Amino acid sequence: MTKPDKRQEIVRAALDLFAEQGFHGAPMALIAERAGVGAGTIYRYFENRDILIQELYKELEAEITPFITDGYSDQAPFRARFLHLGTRFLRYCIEYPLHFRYLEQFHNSPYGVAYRRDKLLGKEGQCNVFTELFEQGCAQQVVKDFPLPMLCALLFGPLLSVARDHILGFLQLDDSMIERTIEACWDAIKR
Amino acid sequence: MTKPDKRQEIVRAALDLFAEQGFHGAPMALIAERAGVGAGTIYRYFENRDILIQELYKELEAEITPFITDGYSDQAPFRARFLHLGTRFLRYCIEYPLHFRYLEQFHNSPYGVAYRRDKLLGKEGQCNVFTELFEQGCAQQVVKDFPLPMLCALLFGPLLSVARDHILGFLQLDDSMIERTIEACWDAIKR
DNA sequence: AAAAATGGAATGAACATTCACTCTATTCAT
DNA sequence: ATGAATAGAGTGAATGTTCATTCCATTTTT
Repeated sequence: MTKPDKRQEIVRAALDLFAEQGFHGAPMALIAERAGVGAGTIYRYFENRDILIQELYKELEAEITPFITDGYSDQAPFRARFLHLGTRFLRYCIEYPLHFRYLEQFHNSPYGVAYRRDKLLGKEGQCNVFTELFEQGCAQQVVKDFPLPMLCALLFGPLLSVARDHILGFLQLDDSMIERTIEACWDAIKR
Repeated sequence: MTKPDKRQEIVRAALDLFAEQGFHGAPMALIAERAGVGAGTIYRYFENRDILIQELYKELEAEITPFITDGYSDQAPFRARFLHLGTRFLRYCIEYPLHFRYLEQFHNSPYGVAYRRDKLLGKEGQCNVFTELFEQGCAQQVVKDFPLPMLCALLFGPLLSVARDHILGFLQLDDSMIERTIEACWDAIKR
């Protein structure tokens, strides 16, 4: 119960602190304290701060795809699939606000840009459920004739913004509102 | 020619560095060097780093509204006004990439959240061209029945995302693409 | 009793901010 | 008009603080 136990605590503490305070409100000493661990112990599990930050990102990324594709059938009609993925994505953001906030931090940092660039070049892995979906949509001519990043912007732009507002309390997202949000995004991308 | 000269240089250097490197890649010493000024001099014009960051934001904010409302008539039909403002906004982002990157930095930082909260409470100033526009749209029932933050999300979400992609080179925004982008946002909000 | 893991004090680097001093130009006295 | 005095902008080395990271004495596991 020791090996993964401490690592787990460190990851949890780091996630909490980074999400709540941002990367710069979370010194290693604080993470250690929050994890109930000595400062040096972190370095047994993570080579340095940057690597901790990146590992954390990878863990969250690995977690999100299963959540989103739960109950997803790639045989369903395009619109249904779009609504499904969009809804699940937004739900993930508001059900795991700490994860969401962490992901946002990451994306808006130098790490995120570098990461994104790598992704677009060697286009492997990623949220390729969406990539796949949009490419099919283009092929079937059910979505507007836009490059992929544009389609992503039209979906994720609003969703991230709305999730942020919900978490900060500027907006109340209930089931019905979530549904209407995704429908509005659909209006934006449908041909 | 001395008084505003140095201040101007400091502001310019800070904008460049913050936009290019993020708040954390820009120590005061570097800003001073880039401005051709002694490190202490910055403190003659700005009480401290935080205040420099905030003043810079205010300057940019003051600059954007005139740019956006250039050629704008609040008598025009709703759709035309929406397209006008959306287009101008996006143009601003891509014509002044440094300003845009700075504004993004700011919004994604603790400063930004605090600022936003203040704005929503004592709702004065802000991009209230948009606030006004959306409120009229609701009243005239030409836009979907959504709270204001949702309408903002459906417009600014995609625009910011797309501007970012353009600046980072992930996407090429020419005149026609800009127009089509705003039209897609219109599809999202129109009733 | 090794070996591995842990804690946390110690270290050193990076930085924001300060302050004693310099330099310039404006005012004042002659 | 000339030189002395003053004000205050400008400077950057020195200071103090905040961290990430290291190191090793101690504890735990094998």
